[in-house]
Amino acid sequence: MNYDALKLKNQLCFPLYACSKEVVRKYHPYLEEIGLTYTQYIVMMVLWENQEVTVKALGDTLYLDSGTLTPLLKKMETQGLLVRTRSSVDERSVIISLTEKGYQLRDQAADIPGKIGSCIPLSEEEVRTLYSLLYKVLGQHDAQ
Amino acid sequence: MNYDALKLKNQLCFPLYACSKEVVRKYHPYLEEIGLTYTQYIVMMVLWENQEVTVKALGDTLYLDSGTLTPLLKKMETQGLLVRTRSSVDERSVIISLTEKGYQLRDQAADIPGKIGSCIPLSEEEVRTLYSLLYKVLGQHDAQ
DNA sequence: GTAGTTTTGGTTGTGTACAATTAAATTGAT
DNA sequence: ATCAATTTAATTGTACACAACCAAAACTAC
Repeated sequence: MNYDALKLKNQLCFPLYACSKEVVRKYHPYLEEIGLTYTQYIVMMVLWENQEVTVKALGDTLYLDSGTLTPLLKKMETQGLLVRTRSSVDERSVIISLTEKGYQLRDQAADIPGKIGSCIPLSEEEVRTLYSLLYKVLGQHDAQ
Repeated sequence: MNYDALKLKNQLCFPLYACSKEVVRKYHPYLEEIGLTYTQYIVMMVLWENQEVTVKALGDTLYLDSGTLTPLLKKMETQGLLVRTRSSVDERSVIISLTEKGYQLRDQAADIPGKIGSCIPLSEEEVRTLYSLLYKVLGQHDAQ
């Protein structure tokens, strides 16, 4: 039998997995300064763009499920970054809204993307290509 | 202040992070059939190619540290897939070697890459491009 | 309007990940 | 030879991730 397909070098998934972790790790020192983890940071990015979102919408946007989000959001609530309120329109939904403190944090986060960008060794063209290929792989899920 | 760089849509890291998780998730049903997790699977891939490796080499290859590998390898040892032996040449090193059972598992894993490949919506050309861009990002770490 | 289905969050259990620290073994400079 | 520095695993503590399951609310036919 031919086992070439099982060689690490022939995997697409592995560099994807490794690269994701390595890049997330680059965020660590910068995020630590403002008291966020990476997962909390992407939650905040959604909230900075939309003052209010449901847990459901957050999960769809970030590809995270309630088992990850519920404890994360509760912790962020105790840190005073956001508030969790059950929707009066639909009691099943929980609405996440930014607090003033959460909103203020955006100023401190604003220079992080630039710092990360400068330590990724790709040209702008390459970044665009990588970006669109990644979304192409992710894309099929939208069609669900 | 301009916060465009903080928009989720303008992040490269986020699709990388999301895509990695989504693709790893695709492996789940196939890996479950042969009793492996994704992390265990990539460890096995290294061992199928090299009957023996040290924990250090495994960590360098897979971008994982001992905090992840030590408990993982101990569990795989109890499952009979591999054996952990302290090197007699260098007592600091632990050598991981495949058992017969671990070796046999390769036959059952052999068709997994094909099954995954067929549900990634990229052309061969695109896969090659994505692959090389990911390794380009990872590459700088080799230069450490 | 009510039973059956779907949607939405929450909970539990398992399995990573990694930073930080520790301890033992090895190496290297004197 | 010896001691300081380095290397290697292991340990500890914190934080995700997600599958599987559960319960309550909302929706859908009839």
